[in-house]
Amino acid sequence: MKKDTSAAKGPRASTPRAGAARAVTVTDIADAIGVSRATVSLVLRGSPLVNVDTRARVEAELRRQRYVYNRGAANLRRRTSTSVALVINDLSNPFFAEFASGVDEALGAKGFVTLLGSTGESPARQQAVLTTLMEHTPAGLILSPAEGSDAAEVRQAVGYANVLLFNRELKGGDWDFLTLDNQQGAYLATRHLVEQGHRRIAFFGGHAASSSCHQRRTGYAQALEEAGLSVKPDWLIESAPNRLEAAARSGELFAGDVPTAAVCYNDTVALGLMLGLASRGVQPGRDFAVTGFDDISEAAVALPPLTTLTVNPRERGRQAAELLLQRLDDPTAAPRHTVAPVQLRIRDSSGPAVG
Amino acid sequence: MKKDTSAAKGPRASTPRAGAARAVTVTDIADAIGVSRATVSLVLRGSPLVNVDTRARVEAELRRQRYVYNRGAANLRRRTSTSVALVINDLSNPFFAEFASGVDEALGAKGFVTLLGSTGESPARQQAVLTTLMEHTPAGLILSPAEGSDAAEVRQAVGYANVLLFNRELKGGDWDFLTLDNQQGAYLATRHLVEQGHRRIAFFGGHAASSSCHQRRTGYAQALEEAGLSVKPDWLIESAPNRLEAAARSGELFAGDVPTAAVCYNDTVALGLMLGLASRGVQPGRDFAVTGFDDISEAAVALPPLTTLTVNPRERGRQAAELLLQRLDDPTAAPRHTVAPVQLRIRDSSGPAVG
DNA sequence: CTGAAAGCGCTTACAG
DNA sequence: CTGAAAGCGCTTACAG
Repeated sequence: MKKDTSAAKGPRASTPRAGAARAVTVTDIADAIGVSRATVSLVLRGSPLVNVDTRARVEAELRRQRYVYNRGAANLRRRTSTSVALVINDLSNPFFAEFASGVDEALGAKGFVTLLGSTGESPARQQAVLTTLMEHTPAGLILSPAEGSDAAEVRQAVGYANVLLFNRELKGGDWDFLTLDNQQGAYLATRHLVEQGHRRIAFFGGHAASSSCHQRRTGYAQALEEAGLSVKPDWLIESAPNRLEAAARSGELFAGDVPTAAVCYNDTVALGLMLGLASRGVQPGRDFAVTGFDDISEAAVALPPLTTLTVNPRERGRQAAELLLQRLDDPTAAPRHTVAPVQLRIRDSSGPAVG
Repeated sequence: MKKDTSAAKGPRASTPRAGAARAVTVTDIADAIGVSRATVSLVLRGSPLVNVDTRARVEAELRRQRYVYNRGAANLRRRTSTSVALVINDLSNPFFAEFASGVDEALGAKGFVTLLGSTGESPARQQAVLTTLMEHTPAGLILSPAEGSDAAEVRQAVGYANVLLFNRELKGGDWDFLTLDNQQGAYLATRHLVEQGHRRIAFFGGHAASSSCHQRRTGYAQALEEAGLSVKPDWLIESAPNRLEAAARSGELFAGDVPTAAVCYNDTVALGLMLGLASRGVQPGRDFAVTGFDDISEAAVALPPLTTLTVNPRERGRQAAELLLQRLDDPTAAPRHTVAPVQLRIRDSSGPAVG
């Protein structure tokens, strides 16, 4: 795809409201009370240099004329930025919505504004969104990459901007990265099932090629090994992370050596599996134990309620914002990987082994 | 609260990445190939005035130097804006997250960037967020107001900006407004229950003082009247829109003249009611019919699945963006109220009347 | 303590 | 078709 350098085609711009008065500027304030624009600017920026009396007069005039600061102009002159771009692969997923909300909260507390972009898991849209957002000169970028993102393409769009990746790593990018502790999470879930007396435990769902699935399987294998159990290839079952396919593939658990429990890739898969189990007369939580990952809101109200791993996406959002701000303070530091803790939340779906 | 006119205290700004090269500008391009900045600008803006050959040379140089357009500077000079502020009362609510995602999608398609602000239902935070966002000179604002917002305060923060309100009206504001068809939705749900043979139908949940609850009760009353049934005060039961309180108040349905069905204020309330019913041995969908409002994702997987009203929040987001853009094109037009359609989605919770 | 001047990166009449 | 000049709203040395 040829890079589009034309600024004319895409964006529509909007002129100021027709009827509305022209915005009031520092010049208006300065002229009104007979000081220079410099003085007004110093007052705006809270400089101690200006006479307390002059300051009072300026402040009164600012209020009188309902002055609103043009941060864009100030940023241009100062060569600074007070915005951060936040690009999310799927904002309609409650997990990422919570995350975004945490990012915005933490950023706002520091006086930054969030430039939002959502990509709907499309690398092409992501490319377009990144390009547009970069034209607004954000101080940095928090990116939860769309599935199938290419590091080189992203680099092309973001240049040398300060970037923090969330959730999906893009190797070769050399960017900061915040991820959940996938391995530990799956380890905790598996160990819990072992403690419930299960010995025949499958890992169900996810694509083995994805890094998060790989990490979760590693944690699963680790817990089995610690318990003196071995990983059976028959018990590694792949499935796209949606309910329908998970339900459809649940039969594969009963093809050979039948397990008594399954650690699922995530909650959606676990919910689908529970559906599949129920449809063949196997009652989840009683006849077969199931665990998930994410603690989506449906997990608590499923029947039975789903044992899963809580990741606190809002807190992850705040953390992502913090990490990016640290990066802004020290742009030359080596890229950092941060692993966020996860917590096992035990509910009824992981009942004890029977029989 | 005194208005803070100081620009210094709050925001931290960020200087460009230390190690990184200074951003390349039109001047760099112009100098490199010996044309004026004006010519480069004309190329960038796609002007037909420039010689095809000159254009080619400029474009090649833009690519070579990896030029990125500074839209902020251009907007300053042209006195235009390519951003829209989106302020959401509760981004962690999937309904609003979907809405935001629809807004961003539609805005992005028109070349606008979304300035996000989330207020967590706090009018005070909303005030701060609005003030900050306005300093970034958005072309307009889409606001889903926090509960308890005051029109005068909002006006104070947004001045004469182009505003579209979503979901909650702020009377006295004189702004465009997009709302769901609450009345029609409740009407459809109630009529459906009547068609199922119910004659004793309660309206359960919500605060009577809220406009959305009032509108839904009106639709409910309308359907009853059409069916020759009357509204009984005993059957108007208030409850905060959360599951816990709804479950707790479900007993009130059985205090006097016991109904056989309830139109609920929303899905959350309906889910809580179903819990309350089950706990007293009344099976929802069989012994007692229930309907909700919103079609949150849990509605489809509840037991029994919940009959409700689909509002398609993503489509509402797109619509909100469209409406705001229309407003930008004609800032002096009279304020418009737009009512978005809702659709009845029949599931098992609204079973036929028995006995 | 205050003002005049230059400049951030861009655009737009206006000449030529 | 191209360039010189002015200017968007702000800030920052530099004089005084």
